[in-house]
Amino acid sequence: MDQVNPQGNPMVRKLEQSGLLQEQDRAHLRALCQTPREVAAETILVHEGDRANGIRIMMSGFAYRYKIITEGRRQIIGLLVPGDFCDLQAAILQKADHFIAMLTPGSIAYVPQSKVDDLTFAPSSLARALWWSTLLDESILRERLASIGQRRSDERLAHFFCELLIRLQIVGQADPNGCHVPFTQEHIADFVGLTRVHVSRTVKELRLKNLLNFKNRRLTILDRRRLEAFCGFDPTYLHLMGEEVAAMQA
Amino acid sequence: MDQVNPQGNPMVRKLEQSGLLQEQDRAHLRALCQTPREVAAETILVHEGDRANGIRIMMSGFAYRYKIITEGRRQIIGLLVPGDFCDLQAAILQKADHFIAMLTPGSIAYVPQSKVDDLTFAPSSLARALWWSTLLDESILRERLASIGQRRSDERLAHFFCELLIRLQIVGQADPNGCHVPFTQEHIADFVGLTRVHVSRTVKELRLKNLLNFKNRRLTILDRRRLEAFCGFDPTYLHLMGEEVAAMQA
DNA sequence: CGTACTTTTGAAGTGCCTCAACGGTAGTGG
DNA sequence: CCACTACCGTTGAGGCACTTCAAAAGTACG
Repeated sequence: MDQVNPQGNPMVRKLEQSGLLQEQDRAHLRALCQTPREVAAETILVHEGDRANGIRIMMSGFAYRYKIITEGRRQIIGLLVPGDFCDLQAAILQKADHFIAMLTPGSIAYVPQSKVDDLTFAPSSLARALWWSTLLDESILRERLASIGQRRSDERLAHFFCELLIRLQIVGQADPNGCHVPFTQEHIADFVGLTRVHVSRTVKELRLKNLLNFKNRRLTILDRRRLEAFCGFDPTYLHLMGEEVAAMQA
Repeated sequence: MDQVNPQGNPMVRKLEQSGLLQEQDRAHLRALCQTPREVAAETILVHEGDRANGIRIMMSGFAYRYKIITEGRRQIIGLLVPGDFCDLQAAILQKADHFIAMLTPGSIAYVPQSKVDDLTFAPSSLARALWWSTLLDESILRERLASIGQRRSDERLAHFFCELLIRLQIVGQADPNGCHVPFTQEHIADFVGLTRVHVSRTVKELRLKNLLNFKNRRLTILDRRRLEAFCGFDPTYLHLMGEEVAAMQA
């Protein structure tokens, strides 16, 4: 694996993007994440229906949220990357409404429920950054909803790869034109609302169109502009700061 | 139309569900919503790309969020009912990432940007209720994502009607077994990711199965339990309080 | 009472799914 | 190093759910 935290605390790194963090917030965050616990791939971090019980923070590795609709039908709701909260929702809504499972091995920091109020309801720039982070997650959800509802399978998959690459770049887990993809094609299928088989066919189709290459869990994008144009990818919904956007284009 | 605000300030009514409001919060909210502005149906309240500019609150009528994917492809992201914030996201993320349009005529209260910080970052039970409200919206989005990604058209539509009925009941715009639906079938199609034509056919199919009746914008549900079982509707994701749930079942 | 919009219906096409089998790749133990 | 196993990805054939296009019927509104 690459370095786990190429640039220090991943949560600081993530919230830095809000442009709201102050020095005391960084210290506060670092203090919260001091003793992460190692977890294996496929570990279920949160069960649907769990009552609120502190907050978990992704320190390294990847995880994903999902819902089970009926036996055999599962929708992956979102990807969790280092620096993400797992269950801020559950802490405030009292009850988890979906599952969270590790995708890769990783490490998780734990903030007890008693400290949650300090984080979220103190009149601090940190609370503001957490609002920002929550609303960003919601924005990503909206874009994904539109994608599943309206895009064809090829555009949908292309859009998925575009978002994945940017999000992994932000956390330093990708290089300029590609990344290691922590998903199997079956995960991807559950993510974009297609079948495993059709994902395989569609990836092939995108490769034949020279839009991207995806082999052995390695994604390579040849011409990013063309891929983004193909699927109508507009990163506005990721609410990146100017510098980040510039870095992406480079 | 029915009474616009059957039980006073709709925002108070909505946030009451969080179980977190205190008397000073109710007064605070009422003060914020004092002079709503009347708006016509189809008015666009927020444009994608708009810079943050205060917050709008639905006082009466209905609105909807949507994204345009390409010319002619639109996804409706969510329904706004009285008491909902329109653009809390935009106020904190700085920029609107989707459109909001009125579905019916209604009235909108406006909170200037200068007062937003008081609302969201004061260490108050109100700020806590707003967090709750935001996370609830996110929970609804997740459920909808799963629905569009995994359910067949008949289940998806049935689920849509189940959610619609409950949400309208909460704001006092429905009776126990039915409601006036503010959408055209074309809106519904854009909401659930199907075509207008297929929505029409699917509604017919649900009627033939005696699951519901939907004619002239009037939804009637004959056997709620059977409809909910049919589509796997589980209201957990709406995070209703005990009393609300009980009222629904009655 | 005519006009515009919404809903319904039919017929034909297609995108994605299902089922089933084969091929690749990685890990394990002999 | 090869054989074995398990999982993942690929390919083919056939079916069905949903779409598209087009036109008629129903409904709302001045």
